[in-house]
Amino acid sequence: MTELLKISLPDGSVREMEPGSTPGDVAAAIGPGLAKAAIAARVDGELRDINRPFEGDAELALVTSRDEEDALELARHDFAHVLAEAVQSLYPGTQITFGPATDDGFYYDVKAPADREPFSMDDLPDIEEEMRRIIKADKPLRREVWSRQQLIDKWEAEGEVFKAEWAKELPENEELTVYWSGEDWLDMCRGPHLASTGKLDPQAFKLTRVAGAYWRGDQNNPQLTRIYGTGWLNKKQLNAHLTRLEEAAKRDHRKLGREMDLFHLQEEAHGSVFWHPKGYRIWRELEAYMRRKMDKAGYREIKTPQLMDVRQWEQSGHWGKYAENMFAVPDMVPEVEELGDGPANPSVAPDADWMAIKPMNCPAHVLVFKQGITSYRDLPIRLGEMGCCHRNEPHGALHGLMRVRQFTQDDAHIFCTEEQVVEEVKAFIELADQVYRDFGFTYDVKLALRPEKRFGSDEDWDKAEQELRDAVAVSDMQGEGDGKLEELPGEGAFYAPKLEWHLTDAIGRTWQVGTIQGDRVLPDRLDASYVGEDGEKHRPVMLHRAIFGSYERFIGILIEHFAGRLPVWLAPVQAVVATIVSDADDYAKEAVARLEAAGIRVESDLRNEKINYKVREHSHAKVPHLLVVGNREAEEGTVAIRTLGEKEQRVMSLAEAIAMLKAEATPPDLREG
RNA sequence: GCUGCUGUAGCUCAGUGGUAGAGCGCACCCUUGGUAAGGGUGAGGCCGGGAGUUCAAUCCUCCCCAGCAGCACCA
Repeated sequence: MTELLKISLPDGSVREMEPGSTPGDVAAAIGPGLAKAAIAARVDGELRDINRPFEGDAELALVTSRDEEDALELARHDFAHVLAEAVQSLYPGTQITFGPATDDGFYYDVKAPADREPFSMDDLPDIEEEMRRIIKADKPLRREVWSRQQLIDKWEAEGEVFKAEWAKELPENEELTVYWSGEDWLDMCRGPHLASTGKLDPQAFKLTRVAGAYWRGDQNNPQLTRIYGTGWLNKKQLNAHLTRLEEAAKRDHRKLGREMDLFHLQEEAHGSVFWHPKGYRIWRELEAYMRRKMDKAGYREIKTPQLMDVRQWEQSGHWGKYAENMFAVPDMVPEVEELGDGPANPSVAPDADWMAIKPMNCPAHVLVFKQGITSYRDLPIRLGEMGCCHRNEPHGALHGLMRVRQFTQDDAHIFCTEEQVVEEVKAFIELADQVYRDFGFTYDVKLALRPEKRFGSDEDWDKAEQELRDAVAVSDMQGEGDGKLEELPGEGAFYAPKLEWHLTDAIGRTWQVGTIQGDRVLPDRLDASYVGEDGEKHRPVMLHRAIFGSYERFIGILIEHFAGRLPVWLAPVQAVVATIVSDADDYAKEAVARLEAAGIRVESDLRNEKINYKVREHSHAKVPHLLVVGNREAEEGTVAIRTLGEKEQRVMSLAEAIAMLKAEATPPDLREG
């Protein structure tokens, strides 16, 4: 008699099962309810098909739709397969490639048959319908182990050149699997999958868009059509997600920037921002805030040149590694052909010297550090700059305020000794924590580790990475997310590992903003040194750091985070005094004068319009407080305050209103207590 | 940079092989009205830029530019 398998369950109990039995059998043995609810299994921690037989004794945890993360992952993966099957069923000759799950759904990269245009949005409804048909048919998804040669033969026979290429590169010794959908379609896949297509909710997905994507993510390869979908466990979840997308569109900083008259962009300066008075007001408030923070933290602010001779950039290494993203200008007045009003035709002498506009501030800061002789007693030296940089970004990457060609960083470089690194990083982590909390963000910190292409010895990298880990361990952070330090292998800069701050905004999106990087390369290349206690020259470590990242991007994030309803201290216009009748004009003017005297950014609205109209307009403009005055208020010396987002008005004396606004308009770092 | 789509009034968008329309906004007039659109009149456009086809191009074709979505990139 064969030996029974010992299957241990999460509650500690052990069940004996026949060899060849599956997690599904265990579920059935426990009860019919569970048998119905179980959609997959974790066997010794690995997510597996519910119907895949055990290979020996095992620890089993059954997965139901309550294990949302696993369930979503499975469902999305299945949706991707159903999508591929649907496309091939509708359009024979379509090649399929890859189709993974994403954060909110799934996609599949396909190549349309040669005699057909690439797929477009217009094809999506048909594909969706076919997917629903496949789901309704409840086709079993069956795992089968194939040899590599079997796979290659199949794909080659079917003209699936991408799949065949991939199969050829699969490792010889690994168990290769395919999944059948019913008896008529299969895809190469590691799995796991749900037991059948019918486990999916046909109302819980939606194909959202098509886009170009390169085969294996390399732009030298053929371009495929990527069909995106969003997929969920049920219709309710799908609808909630679609609502969230609508909410994100409403908050789009490009739309709000125009509506609130904050800034504009135009093609003559694409990728650079025209800040309007109201938008620049936000900038100035942020800048003043950051200056106070940095002054207090022992930074000294400097200002360095926009243009430097390219030889300087050669020495720093940027001209070699970064030239394609840099703007260069000839160090001469270009000859311009006289063509009247016609197009100018400037030419540059072949022997002209070239200068480059700075794409970053670090080399200039090293040059400041190098002036004179620095003693170890002077360290650390923290040099800060609101540094305006230009980078010639790929045009397709430009995006509103989030990705621009001209931007200003809240940049600083800390020059310190090896021994001071952890302490300086710790101080920075705590400074960043205060700042992000002042804006109401939570965040995650991630550690980007050495990339493949890098400068410096492995020893230095070991040290630099460990310093950052140590600093995180000893730092006091309150505004953080789950508190775990996620490490990102290969994501560091070529000269340094970096800590990255990823903010989470009001609707759950994340944005990378702050960073600190421990650099031993640039001080060496630019020969920066200090005199140590021993009288010898030593290399300082250079910490690159920023908290906002760039003003442009940070303002974009703030606009979206607050949906335009900025906190009063940042609001370009903090209050509007609006009259109901012109008899109240004089009182309104007096109120404005007193508010201005108290430092409030206030405007008056004495126009011959109804109060309804004024309320509507200033609400759209996202003015935090509307102070309404009519005859009653003028007589009593009061104002009727309508606060953005509230339905009820509050009547209070003008003096009380001023005190309240003044308190709200105080930046968070200047508040008492 | 790549693929696809788009470019018409300040904004949002209709439209046509015979040089153009709406709503909002703006200006002026009437209205002085108590918390999200009072009424009327009017001004405003090289239909993204260049070339081609045509008797005729905002519309068709090609090239360029910019924007959008995705990809790639992101020190």
